[in-house]
Amino acid sequence: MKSAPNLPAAHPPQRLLLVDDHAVMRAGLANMLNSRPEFVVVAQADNSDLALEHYKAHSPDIALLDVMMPGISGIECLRRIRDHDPAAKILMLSSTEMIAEIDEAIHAGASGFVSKTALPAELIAAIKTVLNGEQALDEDLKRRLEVESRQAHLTPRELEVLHLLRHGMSNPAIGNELRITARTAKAHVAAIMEKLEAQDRAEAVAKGFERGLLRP
Amino acid sequence: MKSAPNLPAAHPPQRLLLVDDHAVMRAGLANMLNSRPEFVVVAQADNSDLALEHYKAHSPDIALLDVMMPGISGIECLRRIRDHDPAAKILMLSSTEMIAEIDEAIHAGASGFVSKTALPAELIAAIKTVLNGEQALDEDLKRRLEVESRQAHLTPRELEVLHLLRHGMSNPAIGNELRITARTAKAHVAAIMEKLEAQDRAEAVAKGFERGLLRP
DNA sequence: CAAAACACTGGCCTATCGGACAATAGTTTC
DNA sequence: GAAACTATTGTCCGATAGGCCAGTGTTTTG
Repeated sequence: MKSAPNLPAAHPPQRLLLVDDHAVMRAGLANMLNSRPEFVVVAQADNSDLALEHYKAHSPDIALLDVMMPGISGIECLRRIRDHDPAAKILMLSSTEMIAEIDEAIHAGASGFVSKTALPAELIAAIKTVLNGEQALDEDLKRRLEVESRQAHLTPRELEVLHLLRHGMSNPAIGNELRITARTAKAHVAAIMEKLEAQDRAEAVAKGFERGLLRP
Repeated sequence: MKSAPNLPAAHPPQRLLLVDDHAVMRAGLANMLNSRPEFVVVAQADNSDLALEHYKAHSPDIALLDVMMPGISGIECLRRIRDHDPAAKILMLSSTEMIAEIDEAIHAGASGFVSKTALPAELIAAIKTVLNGEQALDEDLKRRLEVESRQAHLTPRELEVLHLLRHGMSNPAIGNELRITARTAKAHVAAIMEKLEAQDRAEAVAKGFERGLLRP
């Protein structure tokens, strides 16, 4: 990186990549960040594919990723970027505050998490924290993450079954789909219902949506 | 700092109210709109209660409402504003594009609907359309609304039952709750499943979330 | 005024569900 | 190497679900 030739800038601006499918949000973010001397938005993307391309092309100091995007989700995008550059600094932005998503993002290697309801100043602070090599996580979110982690979490298999429940499949149908007996499918369903504190599969599906395990 | 006092302002700027729980989005919108001489943001709110207060206090020419807000939804806010001022011009903004929401908003008296994925220019155009007294609805959305309206829609009673299904209630339990026989509850559930093309109540609940009839 | 939609109710039948008891084997973790 | 977690399968039973055949009364709508 080259230093600014004439400016008395002790530090060159930090280079950012913005990824969000909402054009207005992107424009607003870019505007806000570019108005500060310590930042410069070098690229923007409205989808995950473009995001990865831009990341490779610009190697930004930090990437701001929206979690919710049509097609390839922000979290999958996060994984790909991290795959390309294990040292990537990635701050996730979210409109919802579903713990399951945050948890997934953190485990996938996100450097931090900021709600879109956060004030601009909070966002700026989070960006600086991540650039500093630390993890940017709201105290409130941290607490909720701990609470959630104490809650029973579904095993991969159970998650798989939950997705089939969502599509109205019976135990025999699930067994057929997963090549296990209906009895085993039943056991998974029972485990799901107990963990999600649901009285039947319908409520289990609802809880799945509430916890962000299932998406509309 | 941008409106020069000595300019020959042929038209006074149109006064806007912004309502969105996402501070960053609000800031971005305000920034973008204020940078144009024809608009001025006179107030902002991050919740529905404050929105109504501000509407009463400022009587803006147009209000931009986010549909998704914690607590009182944007649509309920829309109803209250319209209740206060039947001639109010209200443009709804949405991050999701769930037809059920749009449909509900239009029926509740929204003057238009714009997705947050829309380009700034499209948003500006929509605002001007609404200010012109016309309805701002994307052609694509219009088509999808028609398709959706052809789809069977749930009756109020069925919607009520769907909410009980979500909480894992059995037919007898539903009957008890609604003071009808289990047989009638069953009939409602059957109607729901047929209309939503679901094989069982679990899938009906899932479809409910997909269509925006149920919220996380 | 007729037609359609809505809310409600009945019986009968079979498949499925969910709970109550289980057990076995592989993997990961400590 | 023990302990915990995961995935798997078994049987029995009563309750529930969902499909099928109905019908009645009210309200809305054309």
